[in-house]
Amino acid sequence: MSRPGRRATIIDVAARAGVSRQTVSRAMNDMPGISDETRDRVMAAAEELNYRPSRFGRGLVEQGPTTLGLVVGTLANHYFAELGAAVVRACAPHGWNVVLAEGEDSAHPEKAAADLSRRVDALVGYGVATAGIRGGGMPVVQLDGTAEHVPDVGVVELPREQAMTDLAAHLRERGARRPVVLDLGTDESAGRTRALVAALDGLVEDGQVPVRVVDARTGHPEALRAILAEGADTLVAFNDELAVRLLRALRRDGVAVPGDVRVTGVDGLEISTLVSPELTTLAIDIDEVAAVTVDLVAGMLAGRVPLRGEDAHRTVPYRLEVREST
Amino acid sequence: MSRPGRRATIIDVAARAGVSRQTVSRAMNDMPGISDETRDRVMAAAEELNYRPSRFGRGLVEQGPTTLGLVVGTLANHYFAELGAAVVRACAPHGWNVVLAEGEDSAHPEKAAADLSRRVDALVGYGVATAGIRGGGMPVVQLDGTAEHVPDVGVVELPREQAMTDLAAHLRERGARRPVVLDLGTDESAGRTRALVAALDGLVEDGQVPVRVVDARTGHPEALRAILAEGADTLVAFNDELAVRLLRALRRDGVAVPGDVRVTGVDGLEISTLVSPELTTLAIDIDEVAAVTVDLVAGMLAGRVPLRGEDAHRTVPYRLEVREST
DNA sequence: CTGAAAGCGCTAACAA
DNA sequence: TTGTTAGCGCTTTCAG
Repeated sequence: MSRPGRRATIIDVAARAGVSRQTVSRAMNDMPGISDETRDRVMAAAEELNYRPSRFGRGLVEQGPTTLGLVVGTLANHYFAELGAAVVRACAPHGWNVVLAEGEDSAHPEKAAADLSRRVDALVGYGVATAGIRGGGMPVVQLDGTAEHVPDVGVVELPREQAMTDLAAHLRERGARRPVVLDLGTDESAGRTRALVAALDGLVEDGQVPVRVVDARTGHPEALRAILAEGADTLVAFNDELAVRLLRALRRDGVAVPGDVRVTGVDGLEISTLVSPELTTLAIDIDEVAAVTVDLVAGMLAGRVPLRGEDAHRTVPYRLEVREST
Repeated sequence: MSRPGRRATIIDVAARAGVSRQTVSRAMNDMPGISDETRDRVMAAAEELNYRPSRFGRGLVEQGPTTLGLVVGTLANHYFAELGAAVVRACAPHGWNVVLAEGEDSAHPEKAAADLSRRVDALVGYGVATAGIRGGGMPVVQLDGTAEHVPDVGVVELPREQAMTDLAAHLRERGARRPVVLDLGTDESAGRTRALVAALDGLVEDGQVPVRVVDARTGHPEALRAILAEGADTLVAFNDELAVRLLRALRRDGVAVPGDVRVTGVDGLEISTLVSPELTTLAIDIDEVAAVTVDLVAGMLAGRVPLRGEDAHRTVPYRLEVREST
């Protein structure tokens, strides 16, 4: 190609094929008004140069669709994967594209989000701080954000307080007296774990609800046995992923649920209804979260909704879903 | 804004703030060499006009990262959702962005894929025909494609023959004699179902392996009871999603697995290890599928690999994963 | 600190 | 059937 190391452009192809840029465009886009012979020559030249049209040049003149960027902590977490799917679905009626990115694997999650913010028309983050992003007029929405984010970005808050209170009442009614909160030991899990401990505080006679850290992927069978040996009668897992793994570990050890010990999760993933026993959990309608978020973004893009402040604040609450595991 | 109905551009903002376009650029991008006063004035003008920089104009001059488009049938299927997550992960080391799209919900799946193909640097399709796309030099890869696609696009083939043969042998050894294949009744499921029937043919004494259509989301308890009443001793589900729902329905009816009936799935989703009994399935390493696919695309983009033909053909086989449900 | 000029790669509209 | 012209919106480079 004309400039080695650089990607071939329409000009390189035109030169090689001995035609004008416009003729190359006609050939590449299968447009009428070009002879077969010329087309073949152009296509051959394009192939030789490994030419691909730039989507930017094309988008500039064609006015491509709105693109929404979604940054989540890690797609290894099914909750984020389901959210991604829900957001894609919610964007489809608008004709928007969705760029999905993980914050966690990159060295600087905030950097990943900031980078992406320059390539999209709007940015949604969950489990990644978006508040610091200088969007330059671009809609930025923090999912699972709190009041403190409101001055900087749009916020969709997912309050769990009421559901946690309901959970505590439910567990009390079921006779639970020695709950243990199982944490993943990550930075993000800290806040939710604190909230769970606070909500369950009324259940225990003396002292505080203990917190134990277990492995996210295995549920850490040994740690689990130690916890049960200490007399725990209820395992309150940080999320459903962990809870279903705990259920598996308990099953393998022959521990009855909810007979010997109760188990609860958080998130309301579909999987919580497919395991045995079906899991009691704090659930949220992820399609509603996605719909509310996309609607908020749409309002911002249209200029109907401000980019920050109380008017850019939405709420979708968790609710208690009682099933077999308690 | 200057041209009503049209999105504001940097020129509109510059005019409104009484500065040059470059000064607007400096303000929007937080660059040095601009007075606070001017910056504020520009930002105010931008906000009033609901101005957002065009990602195309920006990308044109900045040479944005490679963007890969992934079109799947429907993200409601966990298999596709996990694939999406795996592809995002596999693209991260390259610094590529991923645009995720569903083909199924749009009226014309092929149209959705063709549209997306104009907005990305490479396209990967699964459960959606990509063969007809005139990529114009753009890498197009058909996932779960077959030899017939090879002349048109890159292909990652996911052969199930050997695994199905192994499954038949395994079931025979376990004493299965009356298998039933459970289909979803969709167009896409037909091929796999035929293959399952053929592979299991040797198990039955006389006649053919029967096929029954059941509901994807519920497993259709009534249909299931009828099937068992007919004497089926093995339920070969079209995929894991269906299989775990069958397990739930059987559990609720008090049918023992594998005691009363055996159950198998296809896909090897994580959920197949979390249910009880754990599911025997034809599994594939979805991270490997993603890695092979992304590597193929990378080769095409670099010009090392042709866009079609046998050299653009990869294979990742399914394998039999025997667990508790058989 | 601010502005003018150039050019990124492409396609639509018009001219030949 | 082919070529020419004129932008699309933005940032970079260079002048002031």
